[in-house]
Amino acid sequence: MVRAGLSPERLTLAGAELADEAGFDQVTLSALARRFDVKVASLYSHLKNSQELKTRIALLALEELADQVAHAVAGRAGKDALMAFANAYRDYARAHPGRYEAARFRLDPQTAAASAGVRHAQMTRAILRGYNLTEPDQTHAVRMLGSVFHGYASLEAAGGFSHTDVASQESWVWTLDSLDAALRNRAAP
Amino acid sequence: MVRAGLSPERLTLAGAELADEAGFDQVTLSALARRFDVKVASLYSHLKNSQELKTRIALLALEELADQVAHAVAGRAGKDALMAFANAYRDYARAHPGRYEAARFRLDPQTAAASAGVRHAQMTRAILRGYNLTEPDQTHAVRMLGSVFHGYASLEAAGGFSHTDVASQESWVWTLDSLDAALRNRAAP
DNA sequence: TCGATTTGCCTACAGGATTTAGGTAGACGC
DNA sequence: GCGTCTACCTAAATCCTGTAGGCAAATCGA
Repeated sequence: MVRAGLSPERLTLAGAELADEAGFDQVTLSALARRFDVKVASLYSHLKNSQELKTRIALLALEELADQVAHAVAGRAGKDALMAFANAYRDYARAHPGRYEAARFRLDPQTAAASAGVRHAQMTRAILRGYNLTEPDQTHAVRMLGSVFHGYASLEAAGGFSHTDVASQESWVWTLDSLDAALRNRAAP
Repeated sequence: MVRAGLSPERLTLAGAELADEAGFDQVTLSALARRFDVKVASLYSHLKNSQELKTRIALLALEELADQVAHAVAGRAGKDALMAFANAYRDYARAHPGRYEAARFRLDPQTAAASAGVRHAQMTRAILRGYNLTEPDQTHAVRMLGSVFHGYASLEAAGGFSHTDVASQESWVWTLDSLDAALRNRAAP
């Protein structure tokens, strides 16, 4: 019997790849076992259950996404930072649709609090510094930006923007321009 | 043997209720059969498969949502119409989380083209008439509004806005005010 | 009203996913 | 080299989907 060399990390990574290829809801322990040419029950030595697998993939995706965004906004400010953030976000969602879906997986509060989701919120607040907003406007803005970024990525992934001739890229830039203008309008005097 | 009086319509409605109670992914033919105290196989006389059930629930949700929005915007224009549209949308998502999830279910192109999703797009364009946008700005605006509405509803449903003291309602109004200002800024001269 | 047909719900079964219990053999410490 | 640990195994229960074929209630035509 040759050992397959499984580990929670390898399983999580393979699960993330599977998600990108086939969709997050196709990520099952059965499919993963098939991919490693191993019996399903063997995976339970490494993962408590399929819920844990999904949670781990979600955490991986949140980390990766936060890393990409952090790298993109480094050294930028104002509208420049906003665009970099938004583009990094959308690019990740397009390059890794399954992982992006996973990043929206409902985590229990403690797990969420310990996840890279926290960094997302911090980075969003960071780029808003360039807009000079006071509370509670800053919180409102965090929510608005999060809604637009997620909503756009989500609708685009669902194919919602492929019906007309207007390129999605143009709508994206237009939307970000509008957001920038709206935020500048909100700046504290 | 007493007949249960099933029909595609009754099953769809019960499925929608089940979705609101337990989540769209908990909508299974098994659960539905249990609810009607009937064997699972019996449902296949009324529905081709579970995919058809989900599709029908999605179509129902799209219809309901379009009806609510249509009712809300009737007789309104400009910012007034925008707010009515947005509030009807968010209210539906909050009142019927499972149905709202269903409304985002991926439909095949023909089904989507024949669904109430078309009315949604039309109504969005209708409220934008008050902002005097020319193409392709109008298309960009449709996409931006769709992103914000869906993104906000989605993040709110996921509990993303319950961490701080700032009320979600206030952020919502703030966001809509910002959108209104942004759109007015885009008006053709 | 009675017979024929349709149809609504049934049993039986096969396939696949999740999860648990318990066994065996390779890896590793002493 | 021996004992222990652990990675992977078989077996089995439970649940969901989907198909095939059967029986009886509803319905329709004469």
